Amino acid sequence: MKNLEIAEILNKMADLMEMLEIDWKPRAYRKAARTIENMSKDIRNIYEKGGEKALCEIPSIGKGIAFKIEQYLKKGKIKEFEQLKKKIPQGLEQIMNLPGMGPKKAIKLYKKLKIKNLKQLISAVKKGKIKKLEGFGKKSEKEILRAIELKKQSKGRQLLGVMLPIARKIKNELEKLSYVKRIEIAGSLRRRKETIGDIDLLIRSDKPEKVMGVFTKLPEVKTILAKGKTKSSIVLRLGIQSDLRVLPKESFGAGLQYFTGNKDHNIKLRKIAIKKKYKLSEYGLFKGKKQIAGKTEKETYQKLGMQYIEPELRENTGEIEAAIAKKLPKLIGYDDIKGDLQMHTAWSDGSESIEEMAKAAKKMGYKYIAITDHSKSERIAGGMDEKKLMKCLKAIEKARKKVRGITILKGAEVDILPDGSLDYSDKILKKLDIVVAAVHSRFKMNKNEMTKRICKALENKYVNILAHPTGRLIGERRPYELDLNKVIVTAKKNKVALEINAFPNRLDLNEGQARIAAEKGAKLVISTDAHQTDNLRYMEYSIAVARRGWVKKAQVINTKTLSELKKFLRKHNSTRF
DNA sequence: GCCGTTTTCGGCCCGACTGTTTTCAGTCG
Repeated sequence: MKNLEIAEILNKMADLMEMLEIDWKPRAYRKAARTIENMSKDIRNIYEKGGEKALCEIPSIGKGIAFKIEQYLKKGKIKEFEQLKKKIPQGLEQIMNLPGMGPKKAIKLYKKLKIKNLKQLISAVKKGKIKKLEGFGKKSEKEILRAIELKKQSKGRQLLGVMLPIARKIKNELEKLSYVKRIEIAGSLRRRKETIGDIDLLIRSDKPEKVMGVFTKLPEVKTILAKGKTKSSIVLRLGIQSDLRVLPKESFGAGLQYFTGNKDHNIKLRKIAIKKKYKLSEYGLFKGKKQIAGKTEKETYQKLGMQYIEPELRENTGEIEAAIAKKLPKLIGYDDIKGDLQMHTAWSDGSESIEEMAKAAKKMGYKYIAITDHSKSERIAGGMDEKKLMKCLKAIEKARKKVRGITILKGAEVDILPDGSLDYSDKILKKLDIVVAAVHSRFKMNKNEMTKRICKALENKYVNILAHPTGRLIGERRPYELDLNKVIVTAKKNKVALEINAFPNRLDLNEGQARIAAEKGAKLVISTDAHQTDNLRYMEYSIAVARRGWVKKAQVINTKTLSELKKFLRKHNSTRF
């Protein structure tokens, strides 16, 4: 995927153009960059299939930017970018991107003081040069040093599974205050993006100053970036930024809507408001000076002439158009899951017993689970040979008698070997209620070989689920080369469900891939891959992925009742169940 | 540079906070 690379270049071009005081173009470049960054399709594929014309069909990309993308894909270089770089010293971009700095200030430092990089900036501060500059002052010097320090400590984006618990903890602390009437987590966390940059909180209270006082003095706070009457920003000890906004009752819905985003979704809504001669802000929807909506999100969307849009869909990827046409899907809900179909126990690399897992799952309200420990090739993960597997199946039978009220399916996570055969013979697979197949080795095969390998495995008559279909680990490992479309078609044809794996660093399939799979009519399964009882709670993360992928309940096999599920698992194997 | 039930030209989301000012520019989300 070249998407991220291209988005980064477009953003850098926007930076440079801003410093050159070019109007409007930077905004267009940034918008295009955001679109490309959030796209689930590979931009190179789009170009190879449809050329420049196909690129122009992507919203916010026109002839100008399409031409530059083409240059980059063909030559690995963009002429105008190279020219821009010659006009502005490289280090200036770092200065401009410091918190509190921007294009205007950065270019001023360069023009007046010949400052080209961070090092020169620090030395200029120490020599007291900055405060003499028009528009800067004593505080600016302090701010600059603090910003540089802050940048060093900043952690960047973190996994949803890391950030959501932290946000909930802060929420719980503030919720205890009597004058906090309501508190919601907003921003990308509320949209449940797979990685999160900061924690946005929204509060309804009649005593905003008091709330700000408590918020900026929380024990986790390291730095206060801004503190106002209705809006404050802090940096937590962990290097994570958190913003808090306080709104009155009549504006809470509009504020929640605004603060949830994403940016392009909001901008589009505001434009629609303007067309209807309204004005939309975080304080409400206004007709002249009169507020006509904003107490709740629902009425805000309604007054704009569309269906309510779930937070997970608000990415400007077609949801607004669908909402206007009243064609939004009814998304799978967080309570729709009836069982977890991938988990590990001490029989391979898990840490707890079958019974402990079953009890914990029952407590969560599940009707069934599958125990799916590793097959023999997974030596590192304590994979089981055939003999051990048989013992494990016996142990499952025992556990069934001990833990009533939940059905424990006999399963295994079986390796797909490099040639596409499975790690157990059909004779063994036949003894299982459910077979989860997965690639755990030879990740670097070429696209053709890998696609063939996986499709061959899917054609095995005992395979029910393809686990973590792309093998990516967020921020650690790229997905393996794969023709996912072919895999989706093959899975559908062979009655195999594609997994959305809930492990916080996996989320595999991702939202875009899940959306494509669902569109093509393949079945999905949402599983935690838990290795201990505590991991079972990860389920909500992969439900979020499904929701972000526009997935409906009926498309997910573990929303079914046990008997319906069994029908799906039976496949061509009539002896099962 | 992009886009179009307001337009193929002329717009381009909207408001809070900060610092340096003394009414505002720059930055941020």
